[in-house]
Amino acid sequence: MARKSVAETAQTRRRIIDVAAAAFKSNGIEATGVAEIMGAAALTHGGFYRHFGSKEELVAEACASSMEVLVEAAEVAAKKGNSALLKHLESFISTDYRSEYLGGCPLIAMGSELARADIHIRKAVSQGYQKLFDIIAKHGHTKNAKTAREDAMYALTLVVGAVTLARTMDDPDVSKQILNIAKKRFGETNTIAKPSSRSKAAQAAQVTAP
Amino acid sequence: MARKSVAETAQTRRRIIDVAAAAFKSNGIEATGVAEIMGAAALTHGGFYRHFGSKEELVAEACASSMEVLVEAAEVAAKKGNSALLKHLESFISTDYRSEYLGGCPLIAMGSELARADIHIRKAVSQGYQKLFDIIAKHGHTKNAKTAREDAMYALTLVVGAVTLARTMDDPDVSKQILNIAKKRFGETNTIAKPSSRSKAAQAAQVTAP
DNA sequence: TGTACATCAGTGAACGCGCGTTCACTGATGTAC
DNA sequence: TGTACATCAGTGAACGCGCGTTCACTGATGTAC
Repeated sequence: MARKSVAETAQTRRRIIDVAAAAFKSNGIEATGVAEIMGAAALTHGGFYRHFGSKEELVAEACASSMEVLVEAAEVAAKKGNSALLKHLESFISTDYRSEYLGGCPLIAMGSELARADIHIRKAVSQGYQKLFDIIAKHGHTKNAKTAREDAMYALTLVVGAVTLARTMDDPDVSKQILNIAKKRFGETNTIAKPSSRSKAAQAAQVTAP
Repeated sequence: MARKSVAETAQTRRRIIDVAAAAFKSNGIEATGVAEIMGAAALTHGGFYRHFGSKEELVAEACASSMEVLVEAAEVAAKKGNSALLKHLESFISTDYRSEYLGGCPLIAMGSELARADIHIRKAVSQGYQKLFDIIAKHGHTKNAKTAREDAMYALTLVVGAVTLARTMDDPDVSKQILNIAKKRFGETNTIAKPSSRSKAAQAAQVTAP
C-alpha cells in the first residue's frame, strides 16, 4: 500500500480508536493485542505506530472517546429535563447493560485494570466522570448546588457498584436482584421532592420480580 | 531437591495460595505470572504443576481463600453486635482500604478481570459474597428478613462502587469526597431505626472534610 | 498548470521477551514385606 | 524393626506461542518551483 490522503488518514485513526474502545471494553486491556485491533480495523499491525506512539496511548484515547460518548448521551438526556436524565441513568442499572460490554462505560468494563493504569489513562476517565457529575448536578432533581453534586456522585457510585457486582455473580437471580435493589434505591434517593409516588409494597415487590 | 513430607507439601501449597492471593489482588490476574508467584513463595516455577493443574485453578483457589478471610472477619465483627458489624463494613469505605490491595476484596481489586473469568473462579467469589449477604442480613440493624437481605446487598453495592470509583479518580480530593459521601449515605441507610442521631448539617460537613 | 521530488500511510517480516506448560532428572519420603 | 523399592516435591532447561515494537520497502499524496 501507498501513502493515504490527510482525510483518509484521519478516518483511519478514528476507525482504530473506535474498534479499540469496543475491544478493550469487551475483552479487557491486557487481553486485547495491537495486532488484533488493527486486524479488526482492516489493517496490518505494522502501521499502528504511524498513528500512536504506544499501546498505552491508544488506551488513553479509547477511554477518552468512550467517556465522551457517555457525556454526550447524558447531555442529550439532560436537555429533555431531569426526569429524562434520571431515566437515562437508571437504564444503566439493567440486565441489558450488564451483558453489553461494547457500548458501555470504561470504568465498569475494565475498572480494575484502570485503577492500575498510568496517569494519562486514569485522567481521561476521571475527567469524563467529572463532566458527568456536573451534568447530573446541574440538571438533576435538586436545586441546592452542594447536595446536587453529592447526589450525582452517589448516583454513579450506585451504578458502578451494582453493575460490577451483578456482572460477577454466577446466579442470574441474585445478579438480577442486586440490580433491582440498586434501581429501587436509586429512584428513592433521587425523588425526595415527590415522595411516596409509589407505595413501599409496590417497591418491595419489584425487587424479586424480573 | 527431593521429595517433601505430606505436612511440608500441604504447607507449601498453602504458601503458594497466600502469595498468589496477594499478588493477584495487587497487580491483577493477567499481569501476575506463575514464575513470579513461585519465586515469591521461594520456589522455582517448574514445581507449580505438582500443586495445581493450571494457573486458572490457582486463581480460583486464591479467590476462594480471599473471600474466606473476608467472611471470617465479618463473622467476628457480627458476633460483637450489629453496630460493630456496621463499623466493620464502613471501614472498607476508606482511603486506607482504597490504597491497600493486599488484604482486600477480590471483586474490588480485580473486578473487571473476574467478570470475564471462567465459571469456577466466579463461583468462588459469588459464594463468598452470598455468605457476606447472609451474615449482614442476619446480624444487621433490621429484623425483617426480606428487607434485611436487600439492605445487605445494597450495602455491599455501595462499598464496591465507592471504592472502585475512588480508585480510578486522579484527583485525590474527588476520590476522598466519593468515599465520604458513600460512607455518609451508608450510615443513613443503615440507621433508620434511630434517625437524626447526628444533624444533617454535621453530616454534610463531613463530606468535604478529610 | 505542469513537473520533480520529498513525505509518509500501510505492508509484512523480524526483533527480543516473557508467558504457561512440559519434561528428564534428583533424592528424601512413604510403603510393602 | 529393618530392608528394598516405588513415589513424587522440587529443580532447571526447554517448548511453542503471542505479545509490543522496529524496520526496510512500496507507491500514491502533498509540496516546491
